[in-house]
Amino acid sequence: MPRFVNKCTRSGNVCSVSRPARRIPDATVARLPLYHRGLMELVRAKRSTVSSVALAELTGVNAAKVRKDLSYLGTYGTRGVGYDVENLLHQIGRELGLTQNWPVVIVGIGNLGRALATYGGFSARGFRIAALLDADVSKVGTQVGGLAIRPTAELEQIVHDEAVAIGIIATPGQAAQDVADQLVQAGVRSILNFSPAVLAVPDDVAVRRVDLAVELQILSFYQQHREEPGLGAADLLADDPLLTLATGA
Amino acid sequence: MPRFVNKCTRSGNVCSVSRPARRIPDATVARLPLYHRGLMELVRAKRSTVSSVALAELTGVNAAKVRKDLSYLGTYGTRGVGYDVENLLHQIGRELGLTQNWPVVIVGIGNLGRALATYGGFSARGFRIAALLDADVSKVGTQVGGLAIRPTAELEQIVHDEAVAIGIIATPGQAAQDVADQLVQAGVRSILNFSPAVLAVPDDVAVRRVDLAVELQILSFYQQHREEPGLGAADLLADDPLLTLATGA
DNA sequence: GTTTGTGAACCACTTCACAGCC
DNA sequence: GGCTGTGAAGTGGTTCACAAAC
Repeated sequence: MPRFVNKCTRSGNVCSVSRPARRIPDATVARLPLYHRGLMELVRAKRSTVSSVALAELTGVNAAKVRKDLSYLGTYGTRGVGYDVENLLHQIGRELGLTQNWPVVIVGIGNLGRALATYGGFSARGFRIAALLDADVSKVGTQVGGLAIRPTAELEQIVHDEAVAIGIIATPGQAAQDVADQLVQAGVRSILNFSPAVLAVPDDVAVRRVDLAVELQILSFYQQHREEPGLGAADLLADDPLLTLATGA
Repeated sequence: MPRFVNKCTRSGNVCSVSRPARRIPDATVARLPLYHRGLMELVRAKRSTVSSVALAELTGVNAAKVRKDLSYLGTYGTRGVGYDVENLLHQIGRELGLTQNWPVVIVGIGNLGRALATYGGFSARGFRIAALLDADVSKVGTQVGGLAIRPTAELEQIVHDEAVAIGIIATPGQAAQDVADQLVQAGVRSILNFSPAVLAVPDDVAVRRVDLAVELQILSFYQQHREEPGLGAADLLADDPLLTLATGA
């Protein structure tokens, strides 16, 4: 029995009720985006309800985990029926803060920065690219994905004017710490770091690191250990969400 | 007292001795690439030994964890002194299978695929891009990073000829499952998936998923929950490696 | 004195299994 | 009969703290 009852009976409509009592475990937080995406697919497919088993299949998470995860958000399911797709999508989106359409800046417009700038997925999933920045003056002014590249010197101004909360670092490793310092200085407290550098930041700044080579190396380990000692440690990876770009608690 | 003693006294030289007894925990495996990179930096800086505390600082992992992780590989440290940088680098590289210089293929040469193809980090860290593939015939033949794009139809042939073990999927979501099926069919058993799709594969195939939007959404959660309820759950993210491009266990 | 390697204690997450509700 | 929500049990990972080795 949850401390805050927030039952939602009228399906097809979205109810916003009281906040959950318990702290949401980090592991659950890391899976919420997965459920969010699965639910978006279900909405597109015009499904109105979904069971924990179905959502589990869709997301590659097991059903007990799905139920426990969702129970941290509140009591949004109906026994014998399942979860209302639209309402659950809304609740997860709210919990993740996606209603805010966070403005983000991308610093470092090399090949990766360019790919991120033109990646359609961000706008569709709660984020707006507020600016592209690069230290290379010869790049400044160039248009990428409808935005002109601006000099890194304008960072503080942009963060202030656009209320930027999240910074993406896509520079080479050597430049990354500098950029991080500037972001922190400007007031940004959430950083997604695609450089291989390990950043030093104050305690109240959250950093997630995504290292492409690291991901390959982890796969390499399991590949290697499948070939040699006989015992195939294969599906060990199957249900880790993270894997993901890299960081965490 | 480790079951297999493999002490290495001559520093400056690399000893390859018996394999470790215990199974290496997944969480440790995910951190080995971090140590590997840190050690490469130390080699470049001409440091010959390193303590667990120093390696911890360099990688953002805590020192007790570093020691426990390394102890799974064998007994490579010297009490009162630390670890021999070169030997430890070699041992971790061997454990990760980086001595093999795995050939990888990249399927889907859009902006992200292009960025991956030209990313210098792979070659430096144990991987060789064997081929770039795309289903779009108008792209076929184009040079990217010194390689010509080839049609997806040649996948099986390439995997066979080049002994490709790892496939990278950088296509849009709808195409991903198809590509995965083809990779599996061709014999690839390790897949790095950058599309937002959740792939269905046989049990003996390892998949890691890196979803850019998911990373941002996780940051968004903590940003959001820092702003509203007073209590700042800030540094929760600081020491998870993964976070990594996205997924994992 | 320094630093590793590791049992033991602790904590977080996962899985089970079932009561409660539709 | 079906499916959620959740205590309880189980598992795996982290941290502590110290004996052993240099």
